[in-house]
Amino acid sequence: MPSRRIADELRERIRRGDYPPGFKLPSERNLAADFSTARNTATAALSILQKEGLVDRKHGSGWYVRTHRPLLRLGSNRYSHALREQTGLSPFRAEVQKQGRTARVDCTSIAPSRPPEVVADRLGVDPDSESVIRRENWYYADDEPVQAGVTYIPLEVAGDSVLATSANMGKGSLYARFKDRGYDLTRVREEICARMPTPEEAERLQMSGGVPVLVVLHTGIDQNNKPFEVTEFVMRADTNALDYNMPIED
Amino acid sequence: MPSRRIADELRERIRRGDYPPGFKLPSERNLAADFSTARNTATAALSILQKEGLVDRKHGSGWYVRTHRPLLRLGSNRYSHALREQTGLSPFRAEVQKQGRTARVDCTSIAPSRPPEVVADRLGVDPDSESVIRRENWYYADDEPVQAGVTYIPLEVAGDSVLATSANMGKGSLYARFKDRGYDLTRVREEICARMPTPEEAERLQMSGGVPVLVVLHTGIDQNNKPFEVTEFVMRADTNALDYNMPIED
DNA sequence: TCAAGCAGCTGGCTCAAGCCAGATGACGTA
DNA sequence: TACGTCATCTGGCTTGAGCCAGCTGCTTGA
Repeated sequence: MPSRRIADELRERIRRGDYPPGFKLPSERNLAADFSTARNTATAALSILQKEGLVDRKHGSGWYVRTHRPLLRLGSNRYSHALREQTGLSPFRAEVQKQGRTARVDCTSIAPSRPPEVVADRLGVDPDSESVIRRENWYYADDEPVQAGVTYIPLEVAGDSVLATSANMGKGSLYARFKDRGYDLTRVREEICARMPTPEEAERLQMSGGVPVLVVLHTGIDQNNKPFEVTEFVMRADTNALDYNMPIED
Repeated sequence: MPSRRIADELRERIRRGDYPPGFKLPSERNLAADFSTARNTATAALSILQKEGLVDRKHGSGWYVRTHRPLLRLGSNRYSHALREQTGLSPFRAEVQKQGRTARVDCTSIAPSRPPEVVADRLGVDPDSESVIRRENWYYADDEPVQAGVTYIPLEVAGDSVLATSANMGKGSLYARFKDRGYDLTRVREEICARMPTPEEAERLQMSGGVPVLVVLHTGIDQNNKPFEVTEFVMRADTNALDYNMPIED
């Protein structure tokens, strides 16, 4: 199987470091000649490596060994009261700045909405009416999109506060506003899965082939053990990792 | 672009439910005829959908809409003392049985070993000598492999107990044995990322195309806030999800 | 000196044809 | 009835050809 042979050979060269991150691989036509196959076969070999997330293609330019970007590590401490009060920064901004990069968050829409099934279930609200405020956010590091987050807030929680009306959350950001309204973040539930991005996600997050997304369904729980907010994060897996540190409970 | 057109059309049929989960799609040759293209193009279209994780191929049989398997949800409570004492089952077994499936765990090797860099760092042991016991486990649900786990235990923690010698951990399983030796699991750190599987992982976990893996680097921390065990889990993302519920700490 | 333009690289995608290999079911034989 | 065989489905993979489109750097002319 020529394509496997080529892929195995190239994978080995990458593993050994002959082809370091960022390295430009021989062109498809040259590879084909080197291995005495058709160009299609060389392309197939490279596509195998792309599916494995080892290489990436640039139209008109060539194939490159994927560079391992520094991962953003979003930890459980991102909800810590201390962190929030010390820095005044949102957890995302804090993490990006720590890595010397420039953070940007775009709030692209705020509107009453019908919640998805799971969200309605987690919040205990009506899935069949516009029972929540939906806030959509896009997160950038150095103008590179790295994650999206859609927050759902029950109408009675948001009221007519900035939570329901404004992109600008003011000092202390989102959770400070919840606290203002009597909801103190006490616990979080985070349900995590991974999958390949939809075409829309891949486009909006500027993702290349062979990169999955991490999906985090986050539920914020207050001092009375009641959920008051759900956010679904969709994160590029090549630029995001999660880091939880938590006590064992009985 | 014919292949995109075919992919878009099929994706839409799947989304609408015309092609329900498990449905057998028209053969490549038939698709090509239906859309008046070459067979190659039909194959390309199906491959696009496979990368998105929507369909799957069976050699000699056909292309099928992927069925969404019930996810195993491995929660933060999997380390709970209560759970362990009530059921006497390992967290994995408990979860699988809850779903009415049959669990199996194979311990494929136990041996002294040099730890990988990250592991040595998390444990604070020497990365350049055989400073840990390495235990490799494979986890099955209904004889389908769903995850692998490699546990690293510092030599002085394992001693010559069953931790270093035996696949069979006895009642209460792994963490009961740690507790016997004075290490009481008090906190865990879990670092999570997602990526495409290596060819070896894909083969051993019997994974089909377009499915990523979740990688969890788990560190067990004792009553003195010292790490005593690290496990790297590699889990099929189509059969595993994580469900954490934790308090916010200051 | 500088910039416009073009040649010749690169991948993107398609075609038509062919042979191999796994799966499956009908059919005929024991 | 039970089982093996085989025709004929299915995907797996390769070939070699061709045309389009993005990128890059050299050349040439103002």
